[in-house]
Amino acid sequence: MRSSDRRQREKEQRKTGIIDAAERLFFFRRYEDVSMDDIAHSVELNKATIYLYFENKETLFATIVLRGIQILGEKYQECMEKQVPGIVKVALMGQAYYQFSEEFPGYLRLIHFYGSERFSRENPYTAEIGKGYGDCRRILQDAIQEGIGDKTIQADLDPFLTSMYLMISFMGTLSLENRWRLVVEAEGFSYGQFTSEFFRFMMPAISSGDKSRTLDAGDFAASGFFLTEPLAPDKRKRKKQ
Amino acid sequence: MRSSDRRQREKEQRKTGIIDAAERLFFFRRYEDVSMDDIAHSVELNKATIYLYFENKETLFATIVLRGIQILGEKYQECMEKQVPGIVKVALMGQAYYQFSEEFPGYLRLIHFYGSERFSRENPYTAEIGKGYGDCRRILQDAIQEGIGDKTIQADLDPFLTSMYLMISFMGTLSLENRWRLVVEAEGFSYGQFTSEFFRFMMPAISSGDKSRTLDAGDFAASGFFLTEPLAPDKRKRKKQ
DNA sequence: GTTACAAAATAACCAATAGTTATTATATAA
DNA sequence: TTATATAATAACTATTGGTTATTTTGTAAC
Repeated sequence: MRSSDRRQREKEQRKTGIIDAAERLFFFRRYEDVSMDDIAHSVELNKATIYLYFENKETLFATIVLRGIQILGEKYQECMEKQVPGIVKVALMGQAYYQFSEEFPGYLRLIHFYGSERFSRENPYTAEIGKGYGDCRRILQDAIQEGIGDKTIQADLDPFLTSMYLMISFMGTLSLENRWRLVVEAEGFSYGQFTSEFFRFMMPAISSGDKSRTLDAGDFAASGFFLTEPLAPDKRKRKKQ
Repeated sequence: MRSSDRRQREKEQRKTGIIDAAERLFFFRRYEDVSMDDIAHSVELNKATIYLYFENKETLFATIVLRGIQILGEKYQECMEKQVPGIVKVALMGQAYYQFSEEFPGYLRLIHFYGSERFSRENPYTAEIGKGYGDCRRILQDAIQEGIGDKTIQADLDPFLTSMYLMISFMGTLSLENRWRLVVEAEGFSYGQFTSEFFRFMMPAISSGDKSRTLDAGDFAASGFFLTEPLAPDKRKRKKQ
């Protein structure tokens, strides 16, 4: 029964092919502007064939979103494994989100859109995606806990709540909604500056006051954190008159 | 030509009637689950009649979103007019967002959904909604500027960036996405606690270190800020084991 | 090679719904 | 009472997510 093995493999490949094609389309067009027929045409299959592999359009879309979430989760895991103080891990995770948004803007867009009420919560993939996001948050929470342990993070912060606030703020700041992006750029800031300064802004909220444990930019940079150059007064708001 | 005046008024009333009916439906069902026929049936008009008053479904929806934004803008304006230090105004604005989410959960949901990529940016209402949101942010920026002036807010913060970060964080924290709400409640926190603690968390990021200007909970409470009770250790994470 | 059968793929179809058009009803002014 | 402009509608179109009845293809047994 070797051939049935191969058949199984081929089936998997076909499924992957469909996801790949759909992904290419969703990355460049809005969800509602990509029809199942478009996708079918793109993989050179009949629309009905796609329905042999995916329950519906939402499920297919969710599968793509899950790909993105998994990549993000791996990035978080990598940050956690570094041998650095807790607060630096937190900073690295924020930076990981930023890097993810630069490397995979398509996935980020899709992830955020999937968070909108457009998608039903019954979809079995929704739970899995939620779990994926939850894992990321959990890793962040562990980093915070570690920071409290090594005294680089305020002891009176609740690790769960703090991880939620940071996660939500990361998401909001990096949601590629052009709405905000345009506002930021209209004020003369680059999006990179915007996110960099965000970390600087948040730091006092989490950093412990413990002077002996206070880290300077150099400590962060040595750990691979590159978003630390402070905004020179002449670099900000150049466009404002 | 008195009668043409009345006709005009009647036309306006009919338009309002359509918006009201649509609003009632959108408040309780997802955008995609409300059809133009549903709305038409609800106002007891033919679907085609609605198209005499609104270009399309998006425009009708955007009109409702605009109503919500305008209410939010008024709340912000009221905060700005209070005779309190800058940092208190900022706190009050955060609280205003929270109150808005409690008083008008429907509008909040619609506003956030309108922010998703589902809606085209060409819609003329989109610009107006963006302007409405921008006005709120601008008011917040003014409050920050004032706080820097009266030394209750750190002098080295950029008012524009800070207003963006706060605005985005408010939005994220209060986006009624059940996704987060459920996580928060699963951890044993109420949504009220969750938002309250958020203000406490953010305060160190903006408050100046100036001891003579540091305000305590009482100062805030006297200004109408009610989300200040610190979380008692026994009140948090009751559900955890 | 031929046949039997299961799996994969498809063409043709259905239902819902945003949006349009051709037609009818209604209110007002002369 | 009639002409006319405006408001409203019934009937229609086009798109698209999803389904069904049918055909094609690959594999195993003879």
